[in-house]
Amino acid sequence: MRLSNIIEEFIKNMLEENREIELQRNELANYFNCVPSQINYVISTRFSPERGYSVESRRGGGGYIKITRIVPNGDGYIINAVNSVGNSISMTNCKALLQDIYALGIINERETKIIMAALSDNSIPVISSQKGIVRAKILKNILVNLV
Amino acid sequence: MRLSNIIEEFIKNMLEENREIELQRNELANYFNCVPSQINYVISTRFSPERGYSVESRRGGGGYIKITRIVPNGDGYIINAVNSVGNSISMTNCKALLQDIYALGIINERETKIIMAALSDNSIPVISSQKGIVRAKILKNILVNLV
DNA sequence: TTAAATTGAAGGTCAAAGAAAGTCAAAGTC
DNA sequence: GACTTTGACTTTCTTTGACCTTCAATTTAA
Repeated sequence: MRLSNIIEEFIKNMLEENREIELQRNELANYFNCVPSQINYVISTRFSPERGYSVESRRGGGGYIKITRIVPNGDGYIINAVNSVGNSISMTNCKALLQDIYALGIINERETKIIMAALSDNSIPVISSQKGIVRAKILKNILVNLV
Repeated sequence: MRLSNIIEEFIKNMLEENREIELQRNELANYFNCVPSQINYVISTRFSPERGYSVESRRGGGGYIKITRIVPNGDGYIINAVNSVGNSISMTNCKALLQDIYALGIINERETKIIMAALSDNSIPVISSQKGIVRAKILKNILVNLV
């Protein structure tokens, strides 16, 4: 069993009890006797939006890493949607996806509008070949936080 | 929990009861057993105008620090906000702004969450020096679409 | 008597040190 | 070849302390 897997299990156990947990990166690294950046590795490979988690953190004194488990609503539609997005997505495909979610009653009209505004070409000031990538990240993060 | 957070809470509690309060810097520092300049740190990082507070002070004998909670007045607030955002904005300042808009009843809790998700560091996969710029664009686009 | 100097009591500034977390690429494992 | 481990370096946030400025009251001096 690889260390990363053990750490993954450990965190998942905590998340079993609480939907949202707060970790101390250094403390955890110390506990598992590994370098702190291994915690980042575990988090980024195992607790991504695609896998149904939302992560938030803060640096400096009193810093922390907060992980929230997304409870799949009903049939896990959101998780599925997140996974379908991939590394990059066009605005057209975004619209289609949002349409579906809207039709399912997961978001309302106003929310759809807000999300579209966030994802629109106008909102993403990077060279066009990169827009899709940024858009995908934003979309996934929003979706994961919808539950 | 870091001391700065505790002091912040303490002051916010006072502001809950009175829209305007007057502090004695040294007295407060003494109460929390810290150096006086920590009070300045808390005030400048947590009670800035962007966060909806106005601070005024006086030195010398009988000096004081006066903090006033600004109640944003709904009309034209969004337009103003959009204009005040500028070319780049930190997540911290975004949170403060959204807090105000929420307090005004322009967006609800769920919408706040969605917007925060869209603006979070995690959503913006560009080098950190550029994150603020992308964030500002997204925020403005969302705000404009709110009207 | 009053204008100027002194004093002590506030608050302000800034930079250095400390405390966390993040990034990235090289090296190791299977 | 893909996944993991490691560590040097970076960024962000907090704490601390030395030194600065301002103000009101008091004392001194013309």
